[in-house]
Amino acid sequence: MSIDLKPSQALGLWHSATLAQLELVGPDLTMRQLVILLHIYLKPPPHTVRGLAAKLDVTKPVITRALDTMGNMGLVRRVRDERDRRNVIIKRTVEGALFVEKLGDIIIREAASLPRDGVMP
Amino acid sequence: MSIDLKPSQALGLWHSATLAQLELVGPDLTMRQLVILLHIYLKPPPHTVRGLAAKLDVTKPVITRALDTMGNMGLVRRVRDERDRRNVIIKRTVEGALFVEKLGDIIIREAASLPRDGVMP
DNA sequence: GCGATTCGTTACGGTTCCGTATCATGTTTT
DNA sequence: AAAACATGATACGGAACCGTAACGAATCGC
Repeated sequence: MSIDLKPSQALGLWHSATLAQLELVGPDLTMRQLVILLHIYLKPPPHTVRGLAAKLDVTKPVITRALDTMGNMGLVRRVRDERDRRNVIIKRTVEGALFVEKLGDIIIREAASLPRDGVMP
Repeated sequence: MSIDLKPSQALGLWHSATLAQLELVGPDLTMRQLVILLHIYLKPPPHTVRGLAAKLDVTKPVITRALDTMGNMGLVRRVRDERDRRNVIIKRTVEGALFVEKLGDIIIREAASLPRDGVMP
């Protein structure tokens, strides 16, 4: 069964969860970079620069930069594809998995503490 | 009743809805700016620079810059408080309300099309 | 009235992002 | 082997963000 949200619930969740995530993420991860990170951790591998760029509809330098940034944070790891050495395979890391898990926890927590959608009496 | 999300649902929703929102928002609205916008439209007025900065735990220049950016986009409007002319009251706009409504629609749509949380059989 | 406070903005130096174009490297094609 | 193609990284100029610090304007307190 899919999830049925009311407008005030949807926006309320977005507001509170994004606010809470900012404490963890800091101001220096872009929305795009967050999407890239989630894609890497939610979608089945292998992930390449070109594949991510196509899937997320951004240019390749956007991916390269994101991998630089998130690589420095230890959230992802680059590995050359030995079968076609032009490719770079993006690997998950333990640290990254933990990070994504925390993001999920925040969303779940904020969703749970969401006030009932009120058509006010 | 509050909303109970499974980890894969929470993260899947975040991924797909953020990705879909990026088409509307563009890459040039920060996560912080989005939170500011939502706060203005979800929380009861009046909103001031100082109040937003305190509530969202950011410095005042962050608010000023966000208001510049979103003001240029027509999403919010600044009005001097005539009762204490040091204050700036941030007002909503029709365009901004429409914009926020679209964000909500995206979240609702993505939540509805979320695959059932599967403990795979 | 006059100093102290408060409010929002601006200025600064630094960092990162953006998109476009180019590049080096590797693979495929002929 | 040489030309064509594919992949990811880099270079570039421009724009926006960051936090800290200073600033002008308005109000409050004495």
